[in-house]
Amino acid sequence: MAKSNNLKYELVSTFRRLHAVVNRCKKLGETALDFETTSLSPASGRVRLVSLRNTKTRVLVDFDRIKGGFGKCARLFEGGTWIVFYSGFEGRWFRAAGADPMLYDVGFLRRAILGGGRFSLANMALWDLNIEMSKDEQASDWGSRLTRSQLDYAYFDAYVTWRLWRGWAKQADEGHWSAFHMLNDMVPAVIEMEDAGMLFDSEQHAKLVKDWYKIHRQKTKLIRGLVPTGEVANINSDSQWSDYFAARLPDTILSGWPRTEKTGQLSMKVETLRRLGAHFHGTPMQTFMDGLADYKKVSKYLSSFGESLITSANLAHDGRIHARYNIGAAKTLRFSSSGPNVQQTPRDFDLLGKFTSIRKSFVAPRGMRLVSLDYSGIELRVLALLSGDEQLLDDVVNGDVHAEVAAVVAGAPIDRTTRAGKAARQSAKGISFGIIYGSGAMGLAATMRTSVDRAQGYIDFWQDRYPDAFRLRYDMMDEVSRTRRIRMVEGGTVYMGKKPDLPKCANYPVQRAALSVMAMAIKRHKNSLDDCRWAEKQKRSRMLATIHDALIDEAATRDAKLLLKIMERDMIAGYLDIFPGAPTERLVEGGTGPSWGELN
DNA sequence: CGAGAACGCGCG
DNA sequence: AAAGCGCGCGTTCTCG
Repeated sequence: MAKSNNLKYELVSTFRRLHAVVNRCKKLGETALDFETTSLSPASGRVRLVSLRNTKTRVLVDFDRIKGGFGKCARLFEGGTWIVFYSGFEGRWFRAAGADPMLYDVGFLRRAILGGGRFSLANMALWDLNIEMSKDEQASDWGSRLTRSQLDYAYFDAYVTWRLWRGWAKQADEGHWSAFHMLNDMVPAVIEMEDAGMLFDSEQHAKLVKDWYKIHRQKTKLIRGLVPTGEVANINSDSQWSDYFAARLPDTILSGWPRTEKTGQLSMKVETLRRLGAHFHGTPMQTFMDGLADYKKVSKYLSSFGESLITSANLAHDGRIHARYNIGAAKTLRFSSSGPNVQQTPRDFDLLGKFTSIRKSFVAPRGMRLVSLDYSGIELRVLALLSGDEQLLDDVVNGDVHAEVAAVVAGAPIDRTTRAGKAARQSAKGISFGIIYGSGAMGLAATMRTSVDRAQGYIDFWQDRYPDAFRLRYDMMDEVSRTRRIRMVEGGTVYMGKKPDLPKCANYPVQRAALSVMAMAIKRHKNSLDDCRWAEKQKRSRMLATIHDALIDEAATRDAKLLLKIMERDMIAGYLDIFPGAPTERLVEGGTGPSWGELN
């Protein structure tokens, strides 16, 4: 790329000049800002360079040449509004230096307008400005004498950030700004959660893992007793198992065996293995297919939730698992979690007759408790509110949607106390989820393992009882046809491409509304905790995690019950922020306890 | 050898 | 035209 005048900048190396520049930025309004640091964390490094860019400012500051460095200057930035990419990074450095300036994350503006995503500054530069950013200097040494190329590189980030901000701000309307602030305002809470992490009981967990290895060995032995490596070389290879079964089983079985989408192999899902294995009832083939299913199950837990979690905890030196919570990562702006993804931590389950709880390994420290609440049935509730469906709202708040639907499926009212009644209700949940996910009769029939006719009957009933809720999807389809976007409850939009897609049109507004409710709750709850701590009460209370419709905190044991009430208040208030005047009965449920697996 | 596709599966 | 949503991550396997 050709060097242009855009890339000329002033190198600032005195406090006096910095002071003047920052003051002018504050007067002008928003200014793009970017750090180059000597390490990734304030605990082990320092801020070397700050680049600044707005309509009138083109500056690169070298803090190694200013007495006291960044630490002495950080508070100068308070009172301004600074545009950054991934504000969690700059925010931590400012906070470590005792400063708390207003940071706006340009990525959030893009997400508010198009609908989520995870991307780097280089991605945005390429997609939105058609600029290729080199990464050559990214990992270079920012601690010693800097080359011209390093200085240019450092300034270029602020230049790109500024252009991106200008571009997106130009097309943002009032609703987009509301979605932007919804995301931006969650940053302090997310920093708190990521820095806190969750204490992990590695000793306790190691016992679980040991049990899993034992089962793993047993099942390997069983499988290898029947199928030696000469026939299937890799026991973990689904495609090799597919070949194995395809060569040995009769067409009557193979014709009914589901195939994978891209390659057409026999699908090796655990559920499929068990279902088809039942066709060989009482034979060695069933023993074998069940054994393979067991093997796959325990392999999953070993590879995803075994030693890797222990390693995560040990890696962090405080024995805690520090997951990341990626704000607005999903198209609907839901969070994602990574490194590890604690949002996918298994619920308690039965492993070959043995009760197993991975969540019990996530514990509160001595003298403390975990505090957690979740919004119950939030998606059906917000669907009712978004669509103004009085019947659905009444059933969700005062009745039992799943029981109503189950009664139709059964042809008579169900008894929730019997095993059959519970199963019927559980199955009916699938119908309502199908509706929320925009399923047609085909998809619902496949999921529920019933006929298309029956599935259509369920959908018809649902539409008949909840007509307004059912119509929402078609209103959204219309909107997409006209605008290629869906306007979400808090004002943001999701770009839907050229073709309206029914399942997405049915689901996105619901998923987004649930996120918006949680976003309000998270912001309120962080403020509540800051207030508590400021008042020297609940000094040890912290936010730890958000699992989509749930929050987890940690508090001293004597504070736990009070914190639970505060959390409840904040979550209800967050819901009312999005749906003023909506009914709040039975909105949240949860409790406190010594671990994530034991909350009462 | 590394990157990416495909598949499967954990969660809400 | 295609039709249950959204994620992250582990493993295998192919491709260059």
